[in-house]
Amino acid sequence: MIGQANSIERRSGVALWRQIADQILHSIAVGDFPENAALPPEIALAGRYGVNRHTVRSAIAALVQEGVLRAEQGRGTFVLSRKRLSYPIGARTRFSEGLQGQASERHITLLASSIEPANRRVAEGLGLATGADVIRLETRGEADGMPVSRAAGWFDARRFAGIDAAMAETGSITASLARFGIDDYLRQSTVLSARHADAADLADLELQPGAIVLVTVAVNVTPDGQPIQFSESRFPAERIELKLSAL
Amino acid sequence: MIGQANSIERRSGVALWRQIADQILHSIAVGDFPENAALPPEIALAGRYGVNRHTVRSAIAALVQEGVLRAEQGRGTFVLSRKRLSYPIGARTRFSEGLQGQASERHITLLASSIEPANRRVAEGLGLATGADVIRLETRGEADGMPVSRAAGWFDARRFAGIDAAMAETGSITASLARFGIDDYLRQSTVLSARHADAADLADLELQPGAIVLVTVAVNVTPDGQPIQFSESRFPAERIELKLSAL
DNA sequence: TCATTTTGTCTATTGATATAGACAACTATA
DNA sequence: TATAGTTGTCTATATCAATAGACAAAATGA
Repeated sequence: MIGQANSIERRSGVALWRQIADQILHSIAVGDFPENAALPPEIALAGRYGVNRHTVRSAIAALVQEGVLRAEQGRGTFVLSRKRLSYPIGARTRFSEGLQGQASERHITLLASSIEPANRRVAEGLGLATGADVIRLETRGEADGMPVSRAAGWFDARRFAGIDAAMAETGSITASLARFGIDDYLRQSTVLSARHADAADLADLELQPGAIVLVTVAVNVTPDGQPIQFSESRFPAERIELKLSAL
Repeated sequence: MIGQANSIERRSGVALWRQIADQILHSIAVGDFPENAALPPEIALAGRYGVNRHTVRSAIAALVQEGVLRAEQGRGTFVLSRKRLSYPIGARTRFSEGLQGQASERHITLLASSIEPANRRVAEGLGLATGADVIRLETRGEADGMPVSRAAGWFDARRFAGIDAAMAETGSITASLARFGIDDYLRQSTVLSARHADAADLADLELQPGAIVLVTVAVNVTPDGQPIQFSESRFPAERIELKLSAL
């Protein structure tokens, strides 16, 4: 939306075809290449980016592989539709409710759970002593079969013993907390950043190398301000945008 | 903080040295490589990442160039301190106030301004008809001489005629709006995403290719709910994290 | 001082990237 | 049915990225 940026950096450590693929993705996101329409011909793109046609072809091949484009010999290359879901973050941030209306099917899978000593960051978030036992739940959120989040949540092991089993059974943080008498909880703080997906993200979220994840670090508290959950969540930026609401 | 991820993707279009540089940056951010301490020796890093020592050296050379590391022959390679600033986003989001206490000097530079017809997105945000004249201000925020944001702000051209001159003079959105009788304004909505910096971002924010930017799209309104500003801001993820507060 | 550890520089080789040109295969349309 | 426009495939060449090995230069500690 700001300045258009059809320039390419050579010997930057990022191959030209990868940079061009990213630019095409950006152009699609911004609406310069509308969905379901044909891309400019390869020759034209090569001219626009100042590279050889074969280099453009490499970029297109990667995006075809990623499911963003479809190439048809003799006809052209077309933009497939890929809407980003909008995930609301506010005082009452709940996974399933948040995506209601945007995806017909949505659920959380418990990937792993463990008991571990709290590191400094987790301990501060939960108001515990560093080294105190905490339960860690690793979860993945999916919407219509597509992974849209990967989260680690930490809970005081003394107060929430067995929350891992509850989570496995109910598939819901909210329902699991209810078993411990938590009928309501609020989001106290959220810190947001972004970075490249690491190898674990790539695998769990089914992303391609170079993908970007949004990272939120949050603390949930009871209505009277007692911290109950510290969490770090990652959202693939190509599938999710975060909509901040009253919190 | 979740799974550690010291694996590297070959023929991904991103050179191994660039991937390793990014991993080192990540390790520094996460605290695995503490500030002001020595990195593991090149040989050890090569072993950890499963590459040749020379490839690690390329990564280190890039980070030395970026000012993240300092290599000293015979002694080792050291992590320079580079803290990420925390930019608060809430009901009253103001650039200069937000970074108070984190940077001694901070200001906004007006890069460009123009009058243009509102596209659909801007018009919807401001509650105007598509094609209505709007003033666009392109600004860059700096803290202690380091670029930390790049933003485009749109204003109704009829109501805020001359805001570009006010902005150039005062260097503050808040002060400029005050000249039009706006003593207070609130943030109505914020939508957040992340992507790779494009060439314009790289230039204006002094980033290296492959850098990530956080993108916020926001609407500011008067206390009685009248939209006055539509904006799109980008923050380099390596320098800024967004701290969401009550809004 | 001397051995060890670490970064710096050099040569050589292999594989991935990028350019260049030519032509085949397919589609749409005049 | 031609013709023009588009994607697909092939060969060839040059440059960048990555590996491999050897040794120099500087700092550290016994």
